Amino acid sequence: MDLLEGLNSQQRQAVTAPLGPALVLAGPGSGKTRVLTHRLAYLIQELAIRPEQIVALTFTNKAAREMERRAASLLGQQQSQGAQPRLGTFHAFFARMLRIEADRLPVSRDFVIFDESDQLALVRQALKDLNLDPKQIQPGQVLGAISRAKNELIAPAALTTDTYFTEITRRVYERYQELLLVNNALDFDDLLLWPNNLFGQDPSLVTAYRQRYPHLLVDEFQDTNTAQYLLLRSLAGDRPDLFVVADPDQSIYRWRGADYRNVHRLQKDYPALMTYLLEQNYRSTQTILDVAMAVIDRQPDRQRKRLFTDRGAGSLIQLHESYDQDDEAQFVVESIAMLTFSGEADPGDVAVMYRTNAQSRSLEEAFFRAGLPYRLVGAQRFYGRKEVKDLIAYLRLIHNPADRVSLERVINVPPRGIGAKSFESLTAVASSAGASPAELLLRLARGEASPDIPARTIGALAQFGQLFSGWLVVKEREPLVGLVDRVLSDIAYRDYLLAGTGGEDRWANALELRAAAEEFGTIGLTEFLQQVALVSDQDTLTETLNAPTLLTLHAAKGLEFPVVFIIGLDEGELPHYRSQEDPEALAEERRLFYVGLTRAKDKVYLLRAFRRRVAGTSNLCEPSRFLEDLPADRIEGDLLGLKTPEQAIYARQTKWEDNSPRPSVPRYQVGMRVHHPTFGEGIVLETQVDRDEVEVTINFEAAGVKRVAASLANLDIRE
DNA sequence: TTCATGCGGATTTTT
DNA sequence: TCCGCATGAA
Repeated sequence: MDLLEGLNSQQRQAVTAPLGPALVLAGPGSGKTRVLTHRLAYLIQELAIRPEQIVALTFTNKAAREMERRAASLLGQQQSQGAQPRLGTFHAFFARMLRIEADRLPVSRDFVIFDESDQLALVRQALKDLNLDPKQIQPGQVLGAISRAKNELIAPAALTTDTYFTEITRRVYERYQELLLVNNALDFDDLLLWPNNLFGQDPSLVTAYRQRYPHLLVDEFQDTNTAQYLLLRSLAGDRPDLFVVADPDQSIYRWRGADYRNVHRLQKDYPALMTYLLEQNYRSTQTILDVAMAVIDRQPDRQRKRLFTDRGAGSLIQLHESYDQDDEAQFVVESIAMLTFSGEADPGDVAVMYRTNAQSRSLEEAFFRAGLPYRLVGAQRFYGRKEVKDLIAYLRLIHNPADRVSLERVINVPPRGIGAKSFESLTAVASSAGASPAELLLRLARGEASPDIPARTIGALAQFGQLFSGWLVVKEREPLVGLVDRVLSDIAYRDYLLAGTGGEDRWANALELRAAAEEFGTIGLTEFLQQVALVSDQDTLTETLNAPTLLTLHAAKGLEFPVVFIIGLDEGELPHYRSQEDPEALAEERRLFYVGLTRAKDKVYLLRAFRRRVAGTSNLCEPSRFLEDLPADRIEGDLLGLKTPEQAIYARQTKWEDNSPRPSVPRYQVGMRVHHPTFGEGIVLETQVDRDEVEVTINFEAAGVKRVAASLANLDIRE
């Protein structure tokens, strides 16, 4: 069976497990996703199960894409014509289900999916409706609480209300749900909540889905939340064929309601569950694994794993302390330059990871200064940009005229004399007439009178209504791009954007969205908007560019790189200060660090800075507590002594601030053994950083003491 | 209604 | 630091 070729015996066992509930527990780099997709292929090719009876789900788009890629290459061409297994995220799968079962929902089939900013707008609206002051109650906080409740399938009425805040939350939650329906919208959490509700209401629906998809696979199972777990259990029933892959140590989405204890829950719910372990690591050197284990073993209440590899010890972990974040970024860029000059790594082999997106900034600047390219994952999301969101809001409004949030967003962009007050009277008159604001707009466009609206306002509204009714016609007749073009020209968007700051870029973004619409061809607006809502651009890694990748630790999960830099190993950064009071949150920060470490194949650089700008002001910061857990014999580098009473701070201050010039960046450390193409082997005596050149003084065995420019010399480091 | 200016405030991670 | 937001003037 060539399907099993190249798999070790543990992996084979898992792939060929008998039908029934199965759990694969594995560490990083052990081939989890590989095993999952092989299992998928095994079901189809060996057990002759019909592909369309199989569902494979994950939490993130990135994981879904990876699964798709692997499955496609395993199943090959012969499958591409016929029925396909359903692969994708929970959200995408159940959004589809909700469209199909829309007649059971309080929204129509055309419902739109509200993202976080839409959600916040609704919470603000709800607060207003309830006469609550959004300055005293943070909308974001309330939204978080609502979201948590929804992920636990708790209805507003069932919410415990023991404090003022929870009482407020309950009332806002109630109103918020109503507002969603008014807008004919669902939020992310609804995409899981409603399927659960539907299953609960109608057992025959559950049966139907069970029969339709008798074979379930789940990747990254430790990231499922309660809503997802319960959906899974509904689909699986009592005697499921359920194949689940998990690593509790890599659970990093607790804040989204993910609960790695679902692994225990699964064991309890399915006593027949077969458990398989994957213990061998194929990715990292033993040094990296040892360090990663040392970090994660500090976690209480977990089953220890012994990660091993046959890749050998490899090089030590590089630890470096910089003066500040700019220095840190500079060190990263210079180290990468050195790695590539020496031929040790390709630029594309390198990843730089950080806790928060904001940290990418100093890195980007450093790369820019050095004139080096980089790939940035996520950060300012394309679909999060204002001009793109505005354009999407137009499309959403045309698609779903009930969407008030979108209407409010676009009705005066570009400015057309319809301000907050006009909008208010529009909605007020509409609701007293029992119509939606959009309907009223259309009536005004047809010239209907409306005595409660000032004449001047009516003119502006009617004009917009005429545009709007035109779009509704275009929507029916033309492909998506046609509609986009029509909107763009009707609202003179180009002129509007170009008149503002950064207009060129923003117009370019608008055109990019247009291009995305064009790619969708004749497929409808519904799918396009759903795609836009559910697929972030976190996973749009341009594979073609051979340049270092900059990404958050979260975005790094599931990826691997020969060389990994983790920056910002400081208290407040990693662990993030928002996690400091809560032991569970702190535990997750530790896992995040663990995930970062285990992305590396060969080499890890850990960086911290003595001083860091937080919200404008520059603060001294403490080294991350995680650094204390690193085994000393696996580390090399120059941290200036950890434990920090004033003395240590003083020591650092004098080291960094009294000794100008700034600390040099020792890429070639004294005593290091290097190889030069013409001079042969030698020992580094000294390294010096000039403005844009690194000079290394080397005592060569054959040629004596020489001074060479690191960038030109093509030095090789010898162990 | 819009534009400008100032203020304060607040900072995670993703579907 | 920067951003969004509110407030005030044309």
